[in-house]
Amino acid sequence: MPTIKYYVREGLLPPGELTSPNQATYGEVHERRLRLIRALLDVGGMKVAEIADVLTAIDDPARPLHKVLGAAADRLGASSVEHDDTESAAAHAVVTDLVSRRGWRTHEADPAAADLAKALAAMARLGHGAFVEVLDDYADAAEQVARADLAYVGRRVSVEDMVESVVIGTVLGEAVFSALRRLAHVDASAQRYGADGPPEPKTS
Amino acid sequence: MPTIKYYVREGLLPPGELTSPNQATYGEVHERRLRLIRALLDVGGMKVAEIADVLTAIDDPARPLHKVLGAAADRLGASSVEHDDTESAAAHAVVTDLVSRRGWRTHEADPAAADLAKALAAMARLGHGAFVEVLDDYADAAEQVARADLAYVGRRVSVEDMVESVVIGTVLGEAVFSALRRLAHVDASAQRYGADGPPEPKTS
DNA sequence: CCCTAATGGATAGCAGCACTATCTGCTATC
DNA sequence: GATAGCAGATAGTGCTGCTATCCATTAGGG
Repeated sequence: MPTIKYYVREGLLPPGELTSPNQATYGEVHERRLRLIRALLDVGGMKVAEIADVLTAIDDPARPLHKVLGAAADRLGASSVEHDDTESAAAHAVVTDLVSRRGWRTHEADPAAADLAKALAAMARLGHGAFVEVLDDYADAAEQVARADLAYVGRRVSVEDMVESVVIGTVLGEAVFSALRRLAHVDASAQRYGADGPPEPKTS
Repeated sequence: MPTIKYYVREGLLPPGELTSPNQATYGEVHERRLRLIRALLDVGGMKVAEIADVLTAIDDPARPLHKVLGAAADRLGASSVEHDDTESAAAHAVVTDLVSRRGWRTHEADPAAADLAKALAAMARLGHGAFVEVLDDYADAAEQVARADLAYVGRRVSVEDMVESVVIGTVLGEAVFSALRRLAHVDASAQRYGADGPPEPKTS
């Protein structure tokens, strides 16, 4: 229970209604909020400060969606360690090329583009510059996921829950996809090279 | 430079060849290793202990691939906070159903399956149990990504670099896909609801 | 040949994060 | 009216990724 106090202190959770100076009542909203916080924290891997940003953004009815997501997406990269070398430049070029080739209507300053460039630059530095050859397959899959996500939100969710749902879908959806990818990876690998030994999880 | 000493201490980086008791020489291998560490750390978001596991696994030539990846994939979930409630049970059922429906040859104890179940359970607890309706779209995309990844590794990489390449592909590929997904999301959203305001990044 | 500056190795310290424990004052309630 | 409990505030904990300091040794320039 002290954890809840902590969340209230950090602004993640509104304080309970005070019936008396020392008696607060928590209700439905708090419970739901708490579940959301735990999910974003445990499954989504966000940090509390980011969650605080996202939640205040969700609560602000006039907040445009992309700003909420901007607050949510900072959990990746954002180290702001700009390498500014050959690989980074090349990666940025690849990204802008990809965006224009796909006709993606995205704000050119989107942090996601910077994250993408950073990841590609890192691969290039590791001798995997040729990874860009599969970028379009990745992009196809990403589009498919984005479409699925949007369709789900569009048909399942009322307008007032929209923002929260998109946040949930984006953050938890990433965890879902990540797990699926690993499963598919195992299967594809088994398909190509035949199964290897038994599980025997011994990872320290 | 003290960071390198730290990595050596943690077993991420082999100590340099000692030419004299106080003079060590670092070479090509160390540089490459260091780049790999930085990539896994900064872009992949792994922690140093996990990276240590993965690197020792990579260095062990007799290590089956899936164990290396097991060491790598623990970065997600793994909180071991088993909820053991209705949602968890339902989520597990959904996962085993999905796996069998897809015919995925995966070890049933694969931690990825547990992560997936955890994520789905979290969504269910947030009132988004209907998210499973789009699971197959997600799975399609995941299969596509896995195929692309495997094809890349299969045609680009020599056998001795295979394990390392798969790790890089899995970890950094996740960052790549995540960024692509966010970009695609913005585009799909613009397509569906028309563009909203200008970027103006003001995220705290 | 000697003196300085640098290096490797070991130990200790620091900053950020997610909590957790304690302490104080008050109040519901038995 | 005594006790148990809660709200709120402050301080402390454990972990993680580094960083700083210390020491003995040694490269290497004058």
